[in-house]
Amino acid sequence: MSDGEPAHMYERIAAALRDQILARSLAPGSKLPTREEIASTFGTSQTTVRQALDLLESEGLINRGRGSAPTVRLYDPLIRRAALHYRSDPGAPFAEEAIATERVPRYSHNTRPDRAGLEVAHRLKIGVGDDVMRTDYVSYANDEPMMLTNSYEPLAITRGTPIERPEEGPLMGAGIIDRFTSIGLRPTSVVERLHARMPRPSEVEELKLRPGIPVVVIVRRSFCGELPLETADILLAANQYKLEYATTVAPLEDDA
Amino acid sequence: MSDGEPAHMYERIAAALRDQILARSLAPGSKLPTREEIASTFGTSQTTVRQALDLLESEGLINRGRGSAPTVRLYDPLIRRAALHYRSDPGAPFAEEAIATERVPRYSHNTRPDRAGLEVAHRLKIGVGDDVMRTDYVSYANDEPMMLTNSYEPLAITRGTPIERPEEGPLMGAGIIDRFTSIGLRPTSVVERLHARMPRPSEVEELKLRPGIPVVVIVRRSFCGELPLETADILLAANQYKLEYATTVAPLEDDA
DNA sequence: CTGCTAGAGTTGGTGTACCAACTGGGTTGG
DNA sequence: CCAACCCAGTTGGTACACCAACTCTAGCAG
Repeated sequence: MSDGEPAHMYERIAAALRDQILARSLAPGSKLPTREEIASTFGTSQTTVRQALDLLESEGLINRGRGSAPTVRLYDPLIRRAALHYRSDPGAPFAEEAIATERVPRYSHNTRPDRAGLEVAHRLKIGVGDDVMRTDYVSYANDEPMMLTNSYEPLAITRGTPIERPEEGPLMGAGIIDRFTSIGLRPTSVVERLHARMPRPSEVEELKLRPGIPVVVIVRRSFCGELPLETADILLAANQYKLEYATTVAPLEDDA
Repeated sequence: MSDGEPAHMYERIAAALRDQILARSLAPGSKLPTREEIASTFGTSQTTVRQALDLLESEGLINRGRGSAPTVRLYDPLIRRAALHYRSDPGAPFAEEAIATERVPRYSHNTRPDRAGLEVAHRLKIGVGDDVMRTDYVSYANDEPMMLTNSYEPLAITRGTPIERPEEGPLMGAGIIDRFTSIGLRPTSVVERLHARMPRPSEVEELKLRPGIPVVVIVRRSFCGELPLETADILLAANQYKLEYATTVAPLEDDA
């Protein structure tokens, strides 16, 4: 009864089109009818049709572009397995994921010394302004940007070691686990805290996001015991990823 | 240079307002200027202002309602810690989370026998149409719905046991770990696969979502070894949650 | 003082209109 | 045969307008 018939025309138009899309009677990639066609079908003005299309776009169901009819968006996300991730680096597991769905992986990076801001300092338990090594990654699949990663490592720990620059030296691209293990600080835990929201315009540009696509923001912190080894901000397009986390349950003890 | 000045007026208006919101010069909860005021400020029509407000709403930055000026939305998410979750039930850890931010937790449930659909059967490695016990939860904080959970347990495992109905008996509300442990099938792992997207209208209604709020969809599967014990679909409003997952890194072995 | 009412003010839904930007396909020219 | 070009068709941005629904406040009645 609740959605028997939406009160507003634009919602009814959107509902009709959405039903066809979800039922696949409008196939992914296929074109929607013309603005004028839809308007005459429902006996409304093109303004109302536009509002309906705005809604569908905001739900991430269609692609729009000037000059050609809206098309049904396709959805084929990668799966990011956190467990795999923390055996090797931000590049290699990404490659593994991409290959699994027949996409060509690639990533670029940019490493430079930096000073810790408020947020980073807090996460790494260091002082504001302390030296950190910052590495920015952009991961691509089929040359489309998929994921942005900004990683910070305290130079107080890595300075002078072979892993001072994450993407150089013998362990280049080897991942935080192996890298820190090599200097005697094997990480013991990685904590990821994530949420989703709609992107800012700058993020839309960087990830080439289409309208209606949320982003997932991950804040990662890696520890050796209580000592923070690394932290990162990871931003990914929600329509291109599923995230998998496995929790191992502790064996039975004598805990109430 | 990329966003020095957006080409379109409505983007510039949105950017100006967004800056004020993010910089907190427009405080959360405060009112935005009138449609007419904004229009005259920027020298445009109210149509364009409306489009700018549509954009801000789609980013989840403002609340709108007929008859009163749009207001700046506040953001104060709960933190859902997966690790804590899998020591007790879908109710108790939720309570823990809610209390941490001074909200009053509550949840309702509805248990009934059901038959496995295609998706659920696949996840539980049982046949389509096999008997399952289905429990739907709605979790509230301050009487606002926050999370929807649909849980399925194969009756082939639980039938006739004290835990056949999750929310009844001595272990009512005790959580899947303790419950299955009590019948000799202590879960060994819980796998959560999640993604974010914009909600469907029915979900908007159930979670009383405001426009511009993505939802996070979690597919959970609990195992004892290779045996699936339970699966659930969890739906939560992205603006009300941060999700935390901790990965414990295996101690050093002789693995390349 | 409280409660109700009426009215002003504001927003949301819809219609109409115009133009620039862009797509796609057919046509022309090399 | 291929490339450049042009044109019809379509969408996106913007302006103006009208009305219903709603909020809020001031004023009135009790």
